Amino acid sequence: MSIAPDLSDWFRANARDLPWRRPGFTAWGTLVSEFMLQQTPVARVIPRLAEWLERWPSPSALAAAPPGDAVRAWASLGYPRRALNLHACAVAIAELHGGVVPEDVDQLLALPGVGPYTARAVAVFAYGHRHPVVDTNVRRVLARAVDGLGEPAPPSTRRDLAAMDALLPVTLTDARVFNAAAMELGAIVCTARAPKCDECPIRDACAWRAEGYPVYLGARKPVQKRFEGSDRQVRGLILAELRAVDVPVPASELTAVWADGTQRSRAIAGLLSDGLAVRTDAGYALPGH
DNA sequence: AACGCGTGGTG
DNA sequence: TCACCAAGCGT
Repeated sequence: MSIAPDLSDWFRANARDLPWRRPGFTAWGTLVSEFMLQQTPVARVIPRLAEWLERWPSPSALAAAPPGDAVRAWASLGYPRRALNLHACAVAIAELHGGVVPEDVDQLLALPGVGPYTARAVAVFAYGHRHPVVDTNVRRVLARAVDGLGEPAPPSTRRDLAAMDALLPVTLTDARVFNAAAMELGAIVCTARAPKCDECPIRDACAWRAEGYPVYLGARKPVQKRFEGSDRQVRGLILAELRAVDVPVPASELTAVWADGTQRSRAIAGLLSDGLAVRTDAGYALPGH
């Protein structure tokens, strides 16, 4: 009953051909892709990633651009703070690391918008270091295969990293493949809804299967708050307005995108506070240099 | 630790 | 249709 060898063999035979798995893909490309993949599906990332790397092929190239250009190029990937953080990363890498993406996990963690997942993903996939990489897919795979639970407990970085570390093969190459394999299994076989257990390469070792696929019984919180009418929706609408034009947008024009003044003001204040927008004499705009 | 933060595809 | 979901992070 093994997990790592079978899963890794399956991955070597079945891995999707994704841009960040191409030979010669740069560490900068890996960092950009990981930022874009934070809560955004692969299919939506791929075209934006290609555009981004053609325009800004290095951290220094992005660092030289105004942050507003990054926010605009982020387009509809969602959570535009990531664009701002990625730009800030580029500046930090240019100024503190000689324009080279650092490979040390602690140095990566010190970069804005880089957390436990992204730091290890870059260290492992771009540089071949040996660390456990745990994302939402891996948490689900381990919950099922190891713990026999239909869905994972609430995330705990410390516990989750320890659980993956316990399964990690010894050699650099095997560890990297296993990390990628666990993510891939969660993404295309051991999915959140309707997992394809019949096609699973580790079904014979799966604790969840062995126990008859028990369903989770506890109460569940809503995955997300309602989007319609939310501050998130209003922020998104206002930012779309700022992205669409090259000149400051007068406050009077923003009344057209959301009528409720209280909520509109709150959204604008939030955008200003996050640095996603700035106030000028002529109105609101994306941040410049 | 729980919550806020976008956007669009899908069963 | 409409909840649910998608390679998280910062606070």
